[in-house]
Amino acid sequence: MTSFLGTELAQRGVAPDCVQTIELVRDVLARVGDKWTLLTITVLASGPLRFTALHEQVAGISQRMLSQTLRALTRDGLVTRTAYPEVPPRVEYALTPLGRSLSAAVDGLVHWVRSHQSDIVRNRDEFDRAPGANTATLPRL
Amino acid sequence: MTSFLGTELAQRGVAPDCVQTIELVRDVLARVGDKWTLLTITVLASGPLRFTALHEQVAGISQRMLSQTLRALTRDGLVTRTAYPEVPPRVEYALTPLGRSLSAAVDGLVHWVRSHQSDIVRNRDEFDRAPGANTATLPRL
DNA sequence: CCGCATCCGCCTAGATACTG
DNA sequence: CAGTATCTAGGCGGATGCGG
Repeated sequence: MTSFLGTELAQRGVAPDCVQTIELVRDVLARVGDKWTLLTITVLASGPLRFTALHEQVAGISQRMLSQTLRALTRDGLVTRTAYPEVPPRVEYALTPLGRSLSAAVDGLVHWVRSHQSDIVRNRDEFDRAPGANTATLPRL
Repeated sequence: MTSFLGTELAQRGVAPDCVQTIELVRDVLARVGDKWTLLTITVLASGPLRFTALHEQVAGISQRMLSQTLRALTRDGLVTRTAYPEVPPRVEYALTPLGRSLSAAVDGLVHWVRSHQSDIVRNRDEFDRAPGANTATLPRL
């Protein structure tokens, strides 16, 4: 048990393995949901790519963030990093089977969003048009 | 089209509605994946709760973050906020039908994590035990 | 030349303290 | 009880350096 959340849940009598699952779920969702991971996985879903190609395809990403994202994904075993000792150097990134299965799972959410995007957009419009409309104090994403 | 990403994708000839979907998907995933949203939705899935009850059940969350998270979810039409003009004030939060359907979609990812958590943990251990092990430069989550 | 790691600076997320 | 104002640590982008 590592986190405050974990101890809290444990004190409330939640089963340990369930607690572990909840932590890991949040952890993995945080990874998937962060600013660049989803796009990177999506781009890699169409095939292996080298660093520079990814840097172009993921559009607004900085080299630093691409590097970090790829290392995190590699650490989780979702992506493989293959360096070819050539001149000039070439490094290829590809989804592992695990990465592809995650990509498939994410597709579920993607489809949910596709199905309900109009609802969400409408709800946001409606909310923002309301009297108070505290959009200023909303999280930035 | 609002974002840099959007214009980039558009310049690369990606269909506009597809671009919009990609943006919104990332947007919603960022919301679901952020530090507190998933837990909040999960807790609310078992029934309506008032602010303080949520503050206790979500464990480590601060009032400010709970406030922001709930407002964002309300804006997206995933949660309803009902204020009863009493003394002392009482505010109840509940999942909307849309929120419940999202909750169901998220369950897909949760199940993926459950199925593969051992793989991920093992991969991380293995990675961290490797020679270089640049865990220092990983994103914090 | 390509793939990074490092340093620097802004700016936002998040914890702490306060108000209607 | 249900939030908002204040402060700080750290995420993130840009520039630079360097090994291969």
